[in-house]
Amino acid sequence: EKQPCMPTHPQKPLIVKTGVQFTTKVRLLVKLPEVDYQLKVKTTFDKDLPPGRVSRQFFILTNNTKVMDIEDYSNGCLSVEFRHLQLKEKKYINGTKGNEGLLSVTEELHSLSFEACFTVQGLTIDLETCSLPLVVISNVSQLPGGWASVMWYNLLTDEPRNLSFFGNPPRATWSQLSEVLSWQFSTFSSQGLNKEQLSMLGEKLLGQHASCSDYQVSWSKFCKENIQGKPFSFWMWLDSILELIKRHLLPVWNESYIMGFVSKEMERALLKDKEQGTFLLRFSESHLGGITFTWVEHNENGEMRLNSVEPYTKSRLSALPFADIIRDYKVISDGVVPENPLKFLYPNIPKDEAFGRLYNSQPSKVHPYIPSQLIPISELRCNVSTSSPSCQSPEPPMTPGEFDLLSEHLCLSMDTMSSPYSD
Amino acid sequence: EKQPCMPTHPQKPLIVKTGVQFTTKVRLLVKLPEVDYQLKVKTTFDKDLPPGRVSRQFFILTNNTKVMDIEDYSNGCLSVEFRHLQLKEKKYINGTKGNEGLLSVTEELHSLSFEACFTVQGLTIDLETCSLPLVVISNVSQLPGGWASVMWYNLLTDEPRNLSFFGNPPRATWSQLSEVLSWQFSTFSSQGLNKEQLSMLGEKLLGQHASCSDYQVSWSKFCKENIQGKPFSFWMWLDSILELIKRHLLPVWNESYIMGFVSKEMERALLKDKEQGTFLLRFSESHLGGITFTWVEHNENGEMRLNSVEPYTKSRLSALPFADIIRDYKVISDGVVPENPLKFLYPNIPKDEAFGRLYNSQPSKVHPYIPSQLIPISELRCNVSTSSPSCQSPEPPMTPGEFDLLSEHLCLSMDTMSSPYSD
DNA sequence: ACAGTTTCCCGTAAATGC
DNA sequence: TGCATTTACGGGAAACTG
Repeated sequence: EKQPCMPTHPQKPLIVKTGVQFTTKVRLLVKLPEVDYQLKVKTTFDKDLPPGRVSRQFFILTNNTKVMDIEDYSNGCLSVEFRHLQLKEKKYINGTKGNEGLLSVTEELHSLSFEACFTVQGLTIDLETCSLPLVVISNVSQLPGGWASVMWYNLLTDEPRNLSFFGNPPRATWSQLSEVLSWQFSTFSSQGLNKEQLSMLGEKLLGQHASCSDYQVSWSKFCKENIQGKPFSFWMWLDSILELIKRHLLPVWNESYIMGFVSKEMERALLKDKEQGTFLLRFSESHLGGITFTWVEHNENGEMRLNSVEPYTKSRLSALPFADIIRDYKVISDGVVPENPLKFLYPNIPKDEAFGRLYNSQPSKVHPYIPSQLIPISELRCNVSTSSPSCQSPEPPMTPGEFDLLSEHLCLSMDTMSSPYSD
Repeated sequence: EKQPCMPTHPQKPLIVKTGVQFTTKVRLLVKLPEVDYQLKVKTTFDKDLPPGRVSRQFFILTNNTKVMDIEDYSNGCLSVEFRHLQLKEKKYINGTKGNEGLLSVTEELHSLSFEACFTVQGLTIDLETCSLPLVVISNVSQLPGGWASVMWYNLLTDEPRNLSFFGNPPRATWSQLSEVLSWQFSTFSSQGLNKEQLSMLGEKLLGQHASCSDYQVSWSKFCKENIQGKPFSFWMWLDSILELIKRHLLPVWNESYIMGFVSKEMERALLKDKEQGTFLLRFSESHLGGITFTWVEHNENGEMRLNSVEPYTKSRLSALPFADIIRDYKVISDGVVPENPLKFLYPNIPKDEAFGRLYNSQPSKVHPYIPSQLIPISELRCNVSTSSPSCQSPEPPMTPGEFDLLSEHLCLSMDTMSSPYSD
């Protein structure tokens, strides 16, 4: 009888941080006979949840009742928007916590309930509805984990309120998962991931199996287990790249100049026969949130060598925008005059033609001073050997197609509430 | 009968930020006949303040009563330490605010009162004391202004609780003020300001009058009026430099390598006859929180020229430590091989001898990658003319001496309370 | 419209809990 | 003890408010 409505902030819905305001809206879908009746809605956090189901309990710190009102726009529906709601944890409810140790906090699902009661012609009617499952976090550092849960839930179930979903989470097919991953990029930029990028991700997550699009990925593999030999999981790695793009690489990413997801083997294959100075941009696989460029060099003997610069992370990118790094990058080799080794963006776009519009830092003109800028420089004292390919990588397939369906599904799930996580 | 005691956090006392915890301690100086009596102390914010005296009213959000206890260390005194106190503003007390417009929030003085009551041999005794005046702020951006008030008050009055002090604040002699300014540096570093540095500050604040050490400085001139032609006051400028030193320049400052406060005229006089490549470090007078170096250059005709680099501010210094900037700085002139023009720290210390120990960034060794670092570079396309001296500056005097007295005075005033403003 | 002031909340660091 | 989680609060920016 009641239904969620449009969000105000479309970023990272269904995640609530304690102590931070959020907004939610409820709409009555049936028209009431008497419109001037004051219909109060009360919202409750984790109503009727058997204790022990969740390890943490929260309550709404702020006003939780409000009168429904006729919606301004639209067809005279009654609706109510709760703003400035805020959650706080109940401490020491009865000695100990339930459910301990089994799930991490970002796997623990909660819900918001809405109740209203009205009387018409002597008949008392109770209305009740509730939100899709919510994740409650206490620090933005938990946002990536929380968002992984929201994605997994909404990708893999249509149940409106299966709060024990992560007690035994289903697997996702690579076909399903790759669409959601691509969607993570398309929500803030002009495009998602292409076939080649997704195939690198599939291979990274699944190895050889990625060639089979209905191979299944477990929740644990996606988000909980660390990548072999690395101190972070697949999703934590990918999310660090999403954040890097949003904050520091958006113009370059939007122009599709960042190949980004390329294995070292593929990189070698692509650059093998290219002209000296051809380079491509890819994300670091060894460190969180890093981007590097790899360029072709030919030495005196005519042998080709690939060089990759130490990845740039947010701290350096906030001192110097990435396009300017590409413009200004220089290598000093044994005291020789420095030279920028980057000439052509793969396959063969002259650097300035590609990045010219994106250069930004111009020397400031503070009169009595000599303008100064930071320049990224590599100094080679002796020869540095670069990576050599060690394992083979097959070409994996990709099955896109259900994008609209998925996107709509996730949009609906966003309707219930919005929280202010600006990308 | 009661007295404040030692602080736990010695930084920026007497300033309380709303919503941020602070600590205060009270000690009973007389020994009570019956020691096992439970003596409760209650602390109240702005007790008995006639409304209208202040434009904002606050209250203590947290527990404000606590039982006195025998002090662990010391002579068996009763004392009590209030921790986790937190202040919140009362909103809309009765329609409008008092006192509006006259004073800025950082000039509005408040106080904490402590009360206890006990009965001995049928005699009821009320004890009461209060803190030195406090400044309440709502954002750290108000900290410099608040600290200016605390300094001015404690420098110029011995009254324990003159809350209308800034209604008509007294002037300070330059002799008094210069000691407090020097003390601002010595609290976090190995030394205060020397005679020459103080004389530049005095001249900046007072012009020619600085030669007379009992010339008086008004509160307004110190902290409220902007410096001629600049969008900030003298204190805001000086505080921005204090913060820059604390965060980014401490090792270099502690070695006394930063002359810092030098007028352009003095700078020219000092460097006039120096060897090519001699340089000194000074703070920007035109921008908040900036440091620059000025070096001697001789052109083909043997004419001397002084060059100053565009000042480095916190954003660039957090990308690259200052010592490394000095080590790596290069000028590229019309495509010629870049050269570091900095050779000798004034008067004649070879650069690496002075700064060698302070260099820190070493190329990282992430194997497959080529290490890269940011290098500060000035590119000269055509000749850039540097500043030319335009006005004369006399040599001002300095009267140090009461440092211990002053320092003790300010220490006492810090005793009442501490708030967590780290450096 | 605007300046002074407060609120909001991310992101890092420290504290806490288990 | 070590890891997971929460708390603390500086700092930039937006929102508020006369």
